[in-house]
Amino acid sequence: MNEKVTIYDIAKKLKTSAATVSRALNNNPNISESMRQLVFETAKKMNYKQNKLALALKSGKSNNVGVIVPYIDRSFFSSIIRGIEDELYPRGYRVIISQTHETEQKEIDTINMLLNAQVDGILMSVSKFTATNSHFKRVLDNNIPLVFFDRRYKMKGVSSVVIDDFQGGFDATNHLIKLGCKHIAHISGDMSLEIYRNRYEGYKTAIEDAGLEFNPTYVIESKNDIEAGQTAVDFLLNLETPPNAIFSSSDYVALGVIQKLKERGFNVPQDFCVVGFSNEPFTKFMELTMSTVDQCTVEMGKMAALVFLEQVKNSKIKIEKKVQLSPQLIIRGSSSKKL
Amino acid sequence: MNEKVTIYDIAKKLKTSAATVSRALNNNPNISESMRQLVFETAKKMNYKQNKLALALKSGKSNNVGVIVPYIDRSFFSSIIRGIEDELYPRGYRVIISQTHETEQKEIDTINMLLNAQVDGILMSVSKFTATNSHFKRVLDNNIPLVFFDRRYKMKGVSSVVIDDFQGGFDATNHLIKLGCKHIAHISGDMSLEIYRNRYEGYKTAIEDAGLEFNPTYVIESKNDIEAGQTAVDFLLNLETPPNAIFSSSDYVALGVIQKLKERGFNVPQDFCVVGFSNEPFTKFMELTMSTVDQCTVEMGKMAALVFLEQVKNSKIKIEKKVQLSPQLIIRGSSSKKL
DNA sequence: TAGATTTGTGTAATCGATTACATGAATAAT
DNA sequence: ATTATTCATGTAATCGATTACACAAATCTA
Repeated sequence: MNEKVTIYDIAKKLKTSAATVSRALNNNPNISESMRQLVFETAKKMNYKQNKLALALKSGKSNNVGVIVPYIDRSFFSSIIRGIEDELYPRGYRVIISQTHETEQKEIDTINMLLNAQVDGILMSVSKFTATNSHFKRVLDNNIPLVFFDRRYKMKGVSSVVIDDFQGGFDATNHLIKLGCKHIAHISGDMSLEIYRNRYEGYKTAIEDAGLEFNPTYVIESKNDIEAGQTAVDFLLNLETPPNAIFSSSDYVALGVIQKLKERGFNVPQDFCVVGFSNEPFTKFMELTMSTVDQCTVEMGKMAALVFLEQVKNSKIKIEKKVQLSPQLIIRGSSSKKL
Repeated sequence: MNEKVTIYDIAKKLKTSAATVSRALNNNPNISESMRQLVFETAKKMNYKQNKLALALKSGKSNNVGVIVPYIDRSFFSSIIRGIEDELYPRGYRVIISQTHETEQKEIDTINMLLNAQVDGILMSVSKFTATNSHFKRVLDNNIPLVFFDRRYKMKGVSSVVIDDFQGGFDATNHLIKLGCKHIAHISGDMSLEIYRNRYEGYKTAIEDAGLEFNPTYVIESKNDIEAGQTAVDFLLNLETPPNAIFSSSDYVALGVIQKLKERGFNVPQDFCVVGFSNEPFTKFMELTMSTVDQCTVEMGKMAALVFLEQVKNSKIKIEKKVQLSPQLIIRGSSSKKL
């Protein structure tokens, strides 16, 4: 029960050759029906399992794809991975996961390891601190499809799947405008990141499109945590004309915002409306549920997988696909004002 | 830049043999220093990457481990995976992820695929609906280390890492007792699962140890969602002697409990204390933060990885390790009563 | 200086599956 | 009856790296 059974073992038992066994198992047409059946039965009896490594070495296809994210245990990324795995598993691909911990060095190491492991493709979200792109080029030089999701590095030959952050920012802000809020502030994340810039642009455009005045002091760039939200509120409420609504690029910041507003006696959403971004799981479990923008993460993962598959299918053609998914504004308690 | 460089290419360029190149690259002692350096330089110049598939086929070690969970995007599992990956990546292992979607069939398929892929080990949490174990036996027959985490299937030869659910249940209940609660109810999950039975036993033991009366009508078996918590509260409050504290085996249920209690005018934690289980992320973001039992998931993942590594190291000896981690009671708002 | 030992390198087998090519037997065509 | 064709199967190369074994040259020993 212990040693591994190969086609040679089957061949020996049947006094035939490994080639015949291989052909029989692969339903090759020029093999006699009797032999085919015999081989199948014997294979099952001997508990034969095809060695995918040998196959991979021979064919050059490992049927493994690498997925690289900053951290697996962030709900955003784990949902994307779920989408990827759901899509690729039924097609015979296995998904190799690695985390960069947001460092460029680990990203580089990981890509090297995956290339050594002969993966058939790499789907990834770029680390926040990645400044170079030679490791990405190396992937392309090896003719391995590379697909970025969410965070991308702009370069030729790479497909990407992102959400339309501009639209997300626009929709969220527009929703606040429709509620009658005239003074809408925005708390952004690190503006050196594309995603935050785009959300900000969406916010700004919505303000201007509505004929409201765009006020630069209403725009705060901050870290992505609860404290940052609290600090921001303290700052904003001290302005000559304090805002009466906030669109935050982060749910965590928005949570801090709501906490501080309550602390300072505001009634959310009657006096002050808040919309976050990301649809973190906790937002729907809060006592006052939070309005936010859903990034359809599972969809994003599935789409990334599909783009990869398409690239595999047409490996001759260089495809450079840019997919932009529409985010979904989710209106909940923190902005459900009765008009 | 396109074709892959092998040791044969290097050998040809240097007019030597592949064996020499291989030895040089592996720092084999009986190779001249000059040749070693020459090979290293040439390899770097030609951008040589070792083909791990060939190595894996030759050595029988793929350096891949399979990790199987019901769903990746549950925070509980993604944290465990994070722990596993953090531990195994630096040691050169890659982690292949698969989801069972809680079905036995996918679990069986996945195990077969992983065995075909020649993984060096399988770390998994058993699907809720798994009733047979022949697929696990197949893993052991192949001499592949198998480690269960959280949910295990009791069988010989398999190591497991679980948390001490009994202690978790005991600690949570005991904490409520210390707060002076005399009528403590328990909402359990599906009692056919070991983990829920153990939490229940911990609860019961704590009650009895404290000399309180164990009341079977205070024990409710329910689904793991918010509604179930609400329903349970309605039931419990209609009892002749309603409880004044609840230990729930699920944070989601506990959330429903707290919502319903507030709705019915109770002041948590002054009138009624609640403790959940799992330390789901949302529990610390609630307005009234929730007391719960942390399952040290990252630790569990790391421990599972270490058990695997130990098994690899002593592959001759059959180890059957049962690791039980201590859960951590986290006291927050929902049971922070001033005494 | 002859023999023993060390050192560095090459040859070829191996891991397991696939497949181009060859071959012998059976069958069809003329 | 003889040649042509089809069919089923075997032989051997291949994928890329490792390694036991062999062997020549260099060095050491007595």
